[in-house]
Amino acid sequence: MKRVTIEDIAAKLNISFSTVARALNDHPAISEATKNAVKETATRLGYRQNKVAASLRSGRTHIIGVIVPNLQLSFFSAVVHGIERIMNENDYNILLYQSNEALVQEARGIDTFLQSRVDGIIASVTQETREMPHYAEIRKRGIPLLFFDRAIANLEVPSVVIDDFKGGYLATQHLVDQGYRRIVHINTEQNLAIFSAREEGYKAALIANGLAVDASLIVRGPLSLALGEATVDRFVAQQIPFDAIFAVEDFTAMGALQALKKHKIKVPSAVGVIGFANEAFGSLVTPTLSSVDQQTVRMGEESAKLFLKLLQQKGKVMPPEKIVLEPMLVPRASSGNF
Amino acid sequence: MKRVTIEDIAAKLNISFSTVARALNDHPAISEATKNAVKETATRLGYRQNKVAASLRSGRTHIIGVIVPNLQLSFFSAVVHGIERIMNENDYNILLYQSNEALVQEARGIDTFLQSRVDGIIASVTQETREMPHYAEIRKRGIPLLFFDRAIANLEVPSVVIDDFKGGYLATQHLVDQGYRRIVHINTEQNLAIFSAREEGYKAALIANGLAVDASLIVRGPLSLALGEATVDRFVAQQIPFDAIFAVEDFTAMGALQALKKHKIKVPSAVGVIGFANEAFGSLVTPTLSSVDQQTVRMGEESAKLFLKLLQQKGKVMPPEKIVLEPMLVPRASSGNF
DNA sequence: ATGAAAGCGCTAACAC
DNA sequence: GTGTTAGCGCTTTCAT
Repeated sequence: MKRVTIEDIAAKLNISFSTVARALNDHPAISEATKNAVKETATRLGYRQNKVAASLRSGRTHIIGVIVPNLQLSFFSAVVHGIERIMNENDYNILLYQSNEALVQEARGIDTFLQSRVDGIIASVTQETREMPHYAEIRKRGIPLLFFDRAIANLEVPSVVIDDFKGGYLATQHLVDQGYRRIVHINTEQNLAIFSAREEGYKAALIANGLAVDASLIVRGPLSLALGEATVDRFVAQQIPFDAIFAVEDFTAMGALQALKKHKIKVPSAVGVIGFANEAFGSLVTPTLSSVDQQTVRMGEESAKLFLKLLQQKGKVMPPEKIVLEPMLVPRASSGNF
Repeated sequence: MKRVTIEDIAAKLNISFSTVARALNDHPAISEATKNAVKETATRLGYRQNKVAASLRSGRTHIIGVIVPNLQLSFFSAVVHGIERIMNENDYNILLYQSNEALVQEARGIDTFLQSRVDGIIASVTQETREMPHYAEIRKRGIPLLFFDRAIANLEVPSVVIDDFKGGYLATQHLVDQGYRRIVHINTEQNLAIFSAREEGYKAALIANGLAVDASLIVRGPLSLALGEATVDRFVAQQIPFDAIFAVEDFTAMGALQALKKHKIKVPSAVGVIGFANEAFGSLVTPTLSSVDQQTVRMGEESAKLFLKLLQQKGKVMPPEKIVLEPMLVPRASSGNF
């Protein structure tokens, strides 16, 4: 089927195709009469602008590349949800790419974005990402770039993150406030700034409350239900005393909770538990799981908004803005009477 | 910064730019020598193909539009995850759009896709969608279209769905097998084929087992924790006897589970419960919640694969293929000793 | 207020 | 095996 172009409309009305283009784009110098005529015939003929042609000529695609590790993690899908919502309202579309936590795939994704001439890129880097020749190239090309959640420390890029230090601090302070003293901390071995920041928050809160930071209470491993369970099993077996657990992530906290139940250790009276992320299941399990909310959808929305600002000031060199969202304590039954 | 084009490479090597283009695209008629020379200078100059120009000329964008109601629902993000994974492997990119269950937004999304000249569209329709002038137009334009999960009955479009009837049947048969007889069914008021199919499965299983379909045991409302809870509350208050609950969706089942606990009704000994969707929380709550798995990631992958087939046979008129995935019973503690 | 004309960077048909 | 040429459908500058 032959596609209808602005020339077809021009021919029908006996005007030049550039007038048609202007009318369609609401150019101020076009009379209302012709605008109406043009738009009317456009819809009558079933005309649809060819954005590919428009993009080639104008150099702008109105497409933003979004690259995340894995859309199956509720954290990332919630953020992408927020990004898409706001971008959509502002007439931008989202080109989606999953890196699967692999550096090669991340690089390939960015390469694709560059070839597709996206107007900008929003990314959350992989766990493998330390440096970023590919990210550096984005900036060299003058394409707006923004990181959310996971940023790269030494690269001066605008970003939207939550205050992970404060999150760790809040969680720990909460446990202390509830009367717990020997607080186990379960973290990952991976080198990701967001996780170490939570640990620093944990330590700072202990110190601020006059409690010692006991290295034997800090456990590392691959975050998972199994890790939480194994940790409790080991502490019980070795009879190491503890009265609370702060895990950097909810599933691990959940594993600990299940193991405590298994060992008939009462929660929260004997041991308190808090996680991080406020996953959906936290309010449904028994006892309900305390956590720290990361404002995921909001993170996506703020990312999109900051990004739109960036697009406006394109060209001008600005110090990279950094939005830090507040983590929110969500106290539930696993750490007291809530 | 001036972008480097194939003409720049051609100038450097004193050959014509079309030879460069052919070399880059591994055209068989180009000598290895020139191919190597071209590729070498291409990387040296930092050349990146302009896909926008290539698309304008070739008429193919290698972009697939994907439209879903809401990415925040784990069901849809899992499917999109699967779609992106397979499409990515096959050098297609995903343009993402959320309809928010609104017909207008769905239409706008499709309009954008059409203007962006996507090579095809994969969609899960909104609850409002009954007819589809916008979907009809896609087909008129000869653009491959595929539905997943929610399809439109009267439109002949290839689709990937699960057998919801069978899912409802399996869930009900399972409850009957466990000895339950008065099985409450909680469904939605919305007119969505997938939900009524589950209800038909429920009824068929009852009949097949010589049990009566009792209209007073079928409840309708806005699916949610609250609906499940309210349903149990009402049955208890009105002293209507029942010994099991099959909700068409896990959150509603979860609400029922919580209300049963509240009323000190033992699960599964006094009342059995099963949901639908196999949400992540099901294996974490107490008692664990039985459910029916929908193979979400696989649905995305199968959608992508079928779609790639469609793209191949473009032009040829084929009877629309329909892939029906098997729902999988996930028996857990809420309906017996699992 | 409108028209003419150039060109964005490629692909592909046709020539030699 | 390589070069020439003609667009794809727009945006945008320069005329008038």
